[in-house]
Amino acid sequence: MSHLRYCCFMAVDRDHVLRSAAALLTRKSTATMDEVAKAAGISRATLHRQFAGRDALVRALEALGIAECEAALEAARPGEGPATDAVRRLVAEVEPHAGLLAFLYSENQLFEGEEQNEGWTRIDEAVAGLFRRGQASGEFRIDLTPAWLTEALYGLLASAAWAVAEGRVAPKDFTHMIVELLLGGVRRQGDPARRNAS
Amino acid sequence: MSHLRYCCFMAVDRDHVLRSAAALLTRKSTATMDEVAKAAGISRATLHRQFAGRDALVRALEALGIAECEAALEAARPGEGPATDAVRRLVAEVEPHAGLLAFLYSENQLFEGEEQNEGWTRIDEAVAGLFRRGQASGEFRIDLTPAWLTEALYGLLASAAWAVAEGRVAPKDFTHMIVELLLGGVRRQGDPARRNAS
DNA sequence: CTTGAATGAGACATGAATGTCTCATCTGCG
DNA sequence: CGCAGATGAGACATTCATGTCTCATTCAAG
Repeated sequence: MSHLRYCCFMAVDRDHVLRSAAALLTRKSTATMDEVAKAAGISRATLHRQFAGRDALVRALEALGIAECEAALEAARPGEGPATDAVRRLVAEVEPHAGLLAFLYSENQLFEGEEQNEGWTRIDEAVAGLFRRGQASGEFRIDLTPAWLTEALYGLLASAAWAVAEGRVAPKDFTHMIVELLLGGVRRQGDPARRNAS
Repeated sequence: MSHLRYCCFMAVDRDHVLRSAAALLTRKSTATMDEVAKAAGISRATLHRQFAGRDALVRALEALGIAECEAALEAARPGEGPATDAVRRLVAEVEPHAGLLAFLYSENQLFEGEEQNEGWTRIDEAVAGLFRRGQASGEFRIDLTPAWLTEALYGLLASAAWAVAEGRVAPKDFTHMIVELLLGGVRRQGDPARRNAS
């Protein structure tokens, strides 16, 4: 049946369009449907046939980002071993998708009143749970809330994706920069003599 | 002369409009000129008389943000005492303007090709210089570049301003959260037994 | 070859935000 | 009072992205 082939074809094509759009919107978040279509190598008409409108496209990108986040989360095995290592694995897994996530992160700011996709809520809770586990095991300090640590991780991911895109930092340092700063902070450790009064 | 009074009057009014716009755009970055005018308690016509257009308004807000950043930087005395304390002072000084800065931060992403205001460059260099000083004095680790630390600070400021605006974290913790995470990281310190192989 | 489906190109209408304009009103000052 | 400047309200044109539509073309299957 040509009908079956049709479905398969559409699926891969849709995925290709989605990834092209992600790559473009990562660089230019205000790109028009024309530009998105051109970047994907299709016409605007075809783009509209696959995604009802810009809104639908962004929603699909959001779903893609959520799926990639959840896949990264699963691959990182956040419940296994030291929380410190789990955080390292998580950032390493997320790194390839940081651009898209940065776009979605800033896009979320614009959603004003609307309630956010529940997928993010699940991811938030999983990440916060990882931090909470680290606190419970004594690996992590307990004076910073898991909610804040989760937000901070997102912010660092977005900042790093950004800084890399603008050429301010080297792409190869991505994971190391984020993980080291998040885990260890700026202060040099193992040198307690320098801690002045708070 | 009424002309003199005119100048003064315009100046304070302009400042009021600017601050209203900053407060509104901090919450809703896509607010229209109508909304900005309404928020400032003036008509759209008057708003247009003071700022040639939305672009001019954003530029003026950028100039305001730069001025506030430079004032904060000066007040923090980044060259005095331990770099650690200087970072604390800097974040504390910047805190009141974090909302505006977060707006400008995300707005900058949209500027695509245009070169950014040189004011930001100066501020970037001053902040990076502070981190560099901390590295030189041995307070800060040297495996993270000053450029990245600067970006990370901006990202954490924006994330925190955001998280506070959405009610995910308490406003009173703002400075503490950022400073502690940036300086000390998530990992609990003074407990070297837990450092596994990298 | 013929047919059907998908596509590309482009016209067209729509809606939103912007920028410009005019005019009535208000206010302070001479 | 009379005037000048500033303001508010609103009409108006413009621009731009979007969404919808039609039509010719291409391509693969029968």
